[in-house]
Amino acid sequence: MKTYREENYLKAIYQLANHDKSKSVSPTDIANWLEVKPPTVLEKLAILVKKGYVTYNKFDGAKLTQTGKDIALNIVRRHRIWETYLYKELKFSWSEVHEIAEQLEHINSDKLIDRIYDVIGNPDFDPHGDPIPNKQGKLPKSDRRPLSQSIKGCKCVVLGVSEHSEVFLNYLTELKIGLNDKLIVEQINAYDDSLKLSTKTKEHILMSAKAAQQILVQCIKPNCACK
Amino acid sequence: MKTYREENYLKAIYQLANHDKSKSVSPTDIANWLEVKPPTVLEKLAILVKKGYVTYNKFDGAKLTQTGKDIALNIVRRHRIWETYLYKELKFSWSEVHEIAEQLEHINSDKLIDRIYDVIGNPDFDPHGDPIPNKQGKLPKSDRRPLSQSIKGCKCVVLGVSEHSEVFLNYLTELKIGLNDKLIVEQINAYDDSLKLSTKTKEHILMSAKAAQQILVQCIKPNCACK
DNA sequence: TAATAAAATTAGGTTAACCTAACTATTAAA
DNA sequence: TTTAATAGTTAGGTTAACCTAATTTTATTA
Repeated sequence: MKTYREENYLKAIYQLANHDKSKSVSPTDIANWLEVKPPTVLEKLAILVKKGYVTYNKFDGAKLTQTGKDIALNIVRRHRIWETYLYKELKFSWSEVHEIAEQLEHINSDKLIDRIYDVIGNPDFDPHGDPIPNKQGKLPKSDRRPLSQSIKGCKCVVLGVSEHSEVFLNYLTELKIGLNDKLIVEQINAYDDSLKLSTKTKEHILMSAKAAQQILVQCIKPNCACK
Repeated sequence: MKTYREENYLKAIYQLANHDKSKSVSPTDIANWLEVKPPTVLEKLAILVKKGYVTYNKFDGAKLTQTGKDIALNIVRRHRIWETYLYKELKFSWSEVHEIAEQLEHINSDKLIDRIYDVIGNPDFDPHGDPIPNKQGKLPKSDRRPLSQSIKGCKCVVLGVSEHSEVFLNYLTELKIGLNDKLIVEQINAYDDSLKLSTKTKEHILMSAKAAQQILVQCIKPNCACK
């Protein structure tokens, strides 16, 4: 039996593990993410370990087993399908979809997910550019990197964002930077790593390194010097 | 704070009260409806009474206060809007929609409900012919009565059903009786109150009194002799 | 490296939502 | 109208999901 809460714990572990792959997922990380206290997390972790969804020890932190990963990826799948549906079919904005999808992802009906996935045309990516896992939990390939890794002169296309906060998304909307937009890196400030960008519609856009880290792009030229 | 369970208790009381208006809503009724045991219901009733959503005593049973009724009607509204949306937009069958709507009705987003209500064209009735309360909790007027109350020769139109079970809905689908279909009561069997009906597509349909009680109709002739 | 800060853990407590068992009050039937 | 059945109620217990406070580890830093 997968409950709403269990799903959220597994998804949190998945997301935290993916957010920073170098770091292990600690009880405190999970507690902050889910807005509960560490003892609550420890308690739940013990249950998830017993159910075979997670392994845990102080040094490696919490890790999903294959079963746990399958469940987590299914929730991620549902979430991203709903986000896309809300955005494309029901005309919600980029920044509104997340919160509603957060509820809808727990609706238990494979047929409903299949149906709306069909309606949106079985896409590989959601409106934030995040990959939608398939039913087997496989993620579509994509070669994305932060805009902040660009070098001067690089031409690239926006494929997604790694931050989904409303402030950040609204900031991008203001700058008129959206999914699939082409960017040219005019200049990089050596002091604070801020960049100057141009798009079709606008030139000399100034952007902080902080923001550039959250924008995921791909070089357009096949052998671009960007790493 | 209205939780998922609280919403279900209030909805149950509303539905039981409407199902049989002559009878008071007892703890046992609610327990059977929600598939829990009577002591669980008593406990929850005490909380709902304290919150001002319900009144309760042994003789009158559980009754919704105005606040309680408002909440219950809002859930009923969401449920019926989702049913209609699933049926009309996502091509689910008559008999499939209920179970999924049962989950979707608890999604908390007025904007989402408004959006899908718009998409389906702001109808007054759902695909079972049940009235959709408006935002203020007002039900659209309709003059429906069970088919079983018809007299011989009556011409009427199907406006809904009062039973929503899958067996019953599939039975109607088999008989090719659907919403807005016209029926003529050919004959009524005096012994067991079963009736013989005809529709556009079929004649001499035999139907038990039990089934006829669950079909809601309206006479077509303005001064029909049916009561 | 000793002191301090931070994280992990344990102990023990609360609340909501369930339950069974036992008892009391009603209602229905013999 | 006594008895039997049913419904309502109380008592007491469980589990999940939270919490705080205290303790033990582990890291950090002076």
